[in-house]
Amino acid sequence: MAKEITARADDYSQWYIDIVKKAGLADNSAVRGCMVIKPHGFAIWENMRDQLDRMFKETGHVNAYFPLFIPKSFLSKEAEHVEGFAKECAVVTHHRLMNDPNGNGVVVDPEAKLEEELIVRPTSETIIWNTYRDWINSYRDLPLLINQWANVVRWEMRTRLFLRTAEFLWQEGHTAHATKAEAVEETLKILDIYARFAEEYMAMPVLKGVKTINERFAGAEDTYCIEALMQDGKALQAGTSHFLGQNFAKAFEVKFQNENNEEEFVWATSWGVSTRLMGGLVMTHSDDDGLIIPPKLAPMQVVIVPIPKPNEVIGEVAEKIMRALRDKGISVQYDRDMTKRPGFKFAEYELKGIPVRLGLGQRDIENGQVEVARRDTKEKSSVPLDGVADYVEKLLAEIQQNLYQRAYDYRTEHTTRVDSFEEFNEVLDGKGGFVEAHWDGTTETELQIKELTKATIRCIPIDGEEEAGKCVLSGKPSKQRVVFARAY
RNA sequence: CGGGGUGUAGCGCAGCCCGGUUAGCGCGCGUCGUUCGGGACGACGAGGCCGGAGGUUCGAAUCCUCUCACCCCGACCA
Repeated sequence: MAKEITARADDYSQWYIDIVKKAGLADNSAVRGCMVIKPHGFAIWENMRDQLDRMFKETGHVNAYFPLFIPKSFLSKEAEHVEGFAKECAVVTHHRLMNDPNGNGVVVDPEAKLEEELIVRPTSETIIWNTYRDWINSYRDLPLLINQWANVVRWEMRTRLFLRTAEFLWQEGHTAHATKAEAVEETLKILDIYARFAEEYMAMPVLKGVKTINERFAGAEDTYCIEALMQDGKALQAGTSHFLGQNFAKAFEVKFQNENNEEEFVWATSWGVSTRLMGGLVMTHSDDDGLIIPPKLAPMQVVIVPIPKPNEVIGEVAEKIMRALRDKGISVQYDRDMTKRPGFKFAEYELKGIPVRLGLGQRDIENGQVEVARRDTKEKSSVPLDGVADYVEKLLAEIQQNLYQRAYDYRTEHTTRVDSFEEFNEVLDGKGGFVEAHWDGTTETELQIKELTKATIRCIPIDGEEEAGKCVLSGKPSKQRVVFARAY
């Protein structure tokens, strides 16, 4: 075996790193905390991006681009916002280098100090709202529904490929509305898009919920989220959508005139998902043999491996199959590599997560068949060459569905209702996963539970039923269960 | 940012305690041949300023100091 992957059961963290590196998704870089996203990983991200972008546009959003740098003074205009991000900002202080007078390469030119220091954006609310002030005058300018695809920098102490990097790629939507109701509606509409994207494309079931005061975005009135459950029983916040109230409008004096010629502050939302989703994708589906990519996001959905190696006869049949598949919009490649043996290729494509592999040899051609292997279950079957495109099309859909079902079943098995603190601990230390428990609604209790168990409130489920109960820690009355978990 | 660990060929490691000629092994890589339906085999070969910078010494992968990166555990976070 050329590329050993640590088994999940032995060391889950190492398994994750092995998958990311050996499947060619990303690598560490020369810069601390920053990663290189490699072609295979970037191709998956591009597919995610394209789908989300389409969904945003279908709901009336447009893309724009705002600067990477934010004047330091902007960040401090919204008190909670600056407090949330101040600890992890990269700051630009100078604009020029010079030759070191002592001959040690180049040094920062002390003469080139910036009048006002610039922050590398950790998020763009401030620069965007500073701009919106000029764009919004009348209710006729609203709503303003803008998204940007960008990189941001948050100077993290501890980083993990995709899950938490100092620089990451994301989209951030920033919308402005005339009424509170409309802004809240927008926040929830985006949450639905995120949930639909996660479930339909990533095959990753998610819980929709609201964050507690303690967990919400710095500067938001309410933070909604989608939460996913990874195979090791830990939760992953996969996307957030914030109702920002009038906080940024007030901080940046963004007002509009309503139909009655009265001045009002606008209502805001912001929302984002990042390359962190790549980490979620890996940890939702992959196994000890490598990556598993849901067909709807796979850069290559089908690969044809000639057995034992490419030749003219196999090549002709492969071409026919490829035409038939491409007619159906299925992406397919024929492996023309002469130097590697079939067994090696099989392992390699499994490692990379290609959903379907077709094995095509002399024997198959004589029998008018092709061997079809699916990555999710590793099952193989021979199917007639005639109907192979239809078969593969159905199979891809089935794989997509199966991956979702598998993840959904895992989550169901790892979601536990508990009514005592003993049970709470037992579940967390045992099978892990989501724990549904009553909570008295105070930050104090929430922090105490975190201190005692390392579990946080992932969300207060949006569609949760009302149910009278007692807080799992304090015993005080509670009206609804919330979802706890240890999280990434 | 605290505590622990690891840096030696593309990857995985040995050597380090107890300094001493050309620094080893497995996988991978190159050439040739035989192979080829689940990570082939043989022969030959290429590849290292031993993470970096200082220091100790006649001599440093090995000892000392500093630094950087990564991993694990905490605190912080998408």
